[in-house]
Amino acid sequence: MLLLITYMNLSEFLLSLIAFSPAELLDITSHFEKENISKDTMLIEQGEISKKLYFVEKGMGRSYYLKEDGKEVTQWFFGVGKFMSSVDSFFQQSPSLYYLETLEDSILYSISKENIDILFSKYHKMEQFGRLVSIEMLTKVVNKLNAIQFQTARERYDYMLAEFPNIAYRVPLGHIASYLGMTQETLSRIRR
Amino acid sequence: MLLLITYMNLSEFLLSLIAFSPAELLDITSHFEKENISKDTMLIEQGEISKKLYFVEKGMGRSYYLKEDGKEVTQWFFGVGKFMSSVDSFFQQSPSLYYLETLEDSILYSISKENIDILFSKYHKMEQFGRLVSIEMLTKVVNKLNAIQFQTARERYDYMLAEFPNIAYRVPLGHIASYLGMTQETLSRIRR
DNA sequence: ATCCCTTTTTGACATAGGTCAAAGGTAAAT
DNA sequence: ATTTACCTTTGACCTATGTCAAAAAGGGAT
Repeated sequence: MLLLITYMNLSEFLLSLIAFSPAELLDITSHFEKENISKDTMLIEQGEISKKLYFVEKGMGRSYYLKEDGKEVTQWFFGVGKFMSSVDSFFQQSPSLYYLETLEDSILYSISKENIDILFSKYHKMEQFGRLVSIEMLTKVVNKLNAIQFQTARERYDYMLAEFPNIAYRVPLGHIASYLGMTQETLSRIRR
Repeated sequence: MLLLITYMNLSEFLLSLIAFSPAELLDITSHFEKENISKDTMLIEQGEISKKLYFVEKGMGRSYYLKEDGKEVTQWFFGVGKFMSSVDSFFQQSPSLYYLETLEDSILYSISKENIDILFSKYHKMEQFGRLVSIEMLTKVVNKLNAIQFQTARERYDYMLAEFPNIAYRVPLGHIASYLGMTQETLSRIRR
């Protein structure tokens, strides 16, 4: 078994991208609320307007889409040190296309839209932080799109292992298969 | 034939998202350079580090990936009023995975990485603008991902028509087909 | 109008991956 | 240690889409 990163502090993460002063850091983190959430808790329902953005200090979650035929399609996995949300629902305050749930007992730091907007207007640096995080997410979504659009089932699985090394072995096969746009049976066969 | 929007001024676009003052607007636009580029001009090559971000005032372009077998896969279309680039190459200054080319005679406003960074640090509002544009792009990429991941070939074509109404009828079928992750033949049959 | 060149459509066939159904595994709970 | 519930694997068959190749349709230029 690999040694995994299991914790990532919010302040640490903020500092890893931008040189916030201790005072700024304190003010910013005070706008977040620490939440202990147990496994399999639904954070957002499809159709609901997302009220909070979550930072994952420990644990993990996923967003998924529910098709008309009742099948779940995993849209994204959120590991330690990432922001978790139904992005467009939160930022555009529009109905979410996805469900968001924890997959393990987790420690999350949540912030409301009002509070993050306060931070964005108060701190130029925070706005910069927001842009950097957005671009990073954009890059990752584009990578997934590439994997799905022009790679074979086998190559897509390799992408998954590279992108989510410490998630791939912790979640049910079916979640990964639907994330990669294939059936569980196909993924099972690919892994040999 | 539909009446199409064929021009979008950079200042207009800036103002549509953020209330810049006339002085700010003047300073910001002065960091861009107007370029008249003729059809089928290559703006970025695969492997190159993107030097400029382009705003499309008139015309259109696309980014595409070249597979080992020599096949082109369109990654994105850029229409009037959009920023065009190999996003991660430009912002992370990393080698581009894509080629970027114009598909029609175009009027573009280009800005260098240095200049946009100057604007980002000079104007908090500009940073906000950057974040808004990034989130919008992120939302659009996610929409495409959804289309490719859980829709049939026919539904994907409908998505294309909705997302790029004034592009769908102006470019070769093969470009659209590869953008949608299918062959030209399949797309041809879908359109009946 | 005709020629040339590009783009689109059509046809015949092949195949990766999906579907459905059943059998094995694994792990927590009693 | 059994039970129960949920995962994962395997098998047989099917289908949407890909591949390859050729024919048809446009659209400029002369």
